[in-house]
Amino acid sequence: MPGPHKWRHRYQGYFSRWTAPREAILELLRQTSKHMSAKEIYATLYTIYPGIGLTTVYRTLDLLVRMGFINRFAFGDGQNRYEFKSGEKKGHHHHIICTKCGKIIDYHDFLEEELELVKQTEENLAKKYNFKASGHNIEFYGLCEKCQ
Amino acid sequence: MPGPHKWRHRYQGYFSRWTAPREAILELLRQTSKHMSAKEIYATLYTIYPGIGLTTVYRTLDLLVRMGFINRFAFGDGQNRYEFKSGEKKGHHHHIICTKCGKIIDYHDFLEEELELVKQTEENLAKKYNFKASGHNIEFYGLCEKCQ
DNA sequence: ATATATGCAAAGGATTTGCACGGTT
DNA sequence: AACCGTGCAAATCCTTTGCATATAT
Repeated sequence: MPGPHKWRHRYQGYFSRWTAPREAILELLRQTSKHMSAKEIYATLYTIYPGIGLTTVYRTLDLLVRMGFINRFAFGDGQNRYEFKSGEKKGHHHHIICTKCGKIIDYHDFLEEELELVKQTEENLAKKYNFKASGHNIEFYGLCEKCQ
Repeated sequence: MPGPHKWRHRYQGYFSRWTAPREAILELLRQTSKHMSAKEIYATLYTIYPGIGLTTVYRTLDLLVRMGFINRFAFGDGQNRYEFKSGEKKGHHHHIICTKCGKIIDYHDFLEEELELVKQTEENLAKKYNFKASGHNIEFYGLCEKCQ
């Protein structure tokens, strides 16, 4: 799957140059299954691309969030974590977070009912609160297999 | 509703003295409808109780979370926010967050279906991932009435 | 040539920690 | 007397900002 440079026109206003660091960060997030923090992304890229700056990572992450390529999450460990946002329906998932070891599991199962309800709730919220939902976050906290 | 001092024995191990700052912080959270940050709690209490320290607020909030009296949320504005956890079923709610102005709305409506599904999902997660859920977080992001 | 992106260093903001003091048990 | 809770100051961690340099268009 190509990056934004392939559809430049669609992303006008977000940036004017699709640079190496931007490509590297997006690619890393596209390929990893982890929920990486800015620091972790920086550390990973640094090994193959010394010279990259942490500031650029932060700025690029902001950019990618604004462009809708990635999601930002605050799982409560004091830093933001990022995740590639798949365009495919199958890619959508919710999270389970272990409150002991911090492990995050994506679950893709049982989502049909959940998404049906999400849709319904969004309509309800629109009616009652005149709130226009653009996204949702559903997560479960508890103890993972190992930590019980 | 009384504070922990009324059932001391139930809270052994959490603390040994139920002090004025602790009482004040819990009471404030019990009474407010806002989702206050540590700084906001500190600022509010400071007016009626000068001499209170921000450190104590942080430490007390940790304590109250551990005791299960309050919930901690990271809504993504860079600080944790806290909420009194009502024991009553009616008190349970989910959140809507405006991505523009940051306003947080509690909604108590439409929860029956949501909680039914939550229960079901928790069972599914237990079966499939051997994950023991102790809590959940459901929130919608979007634009509130004013910000559209 | 001009505007944009980058990296470094410094600043900012939230939270945690070290420590001495003061009040309870 | 021993312990626990508190407040202050300092330290820490994550993130943002200012600015000079480098790069793409």
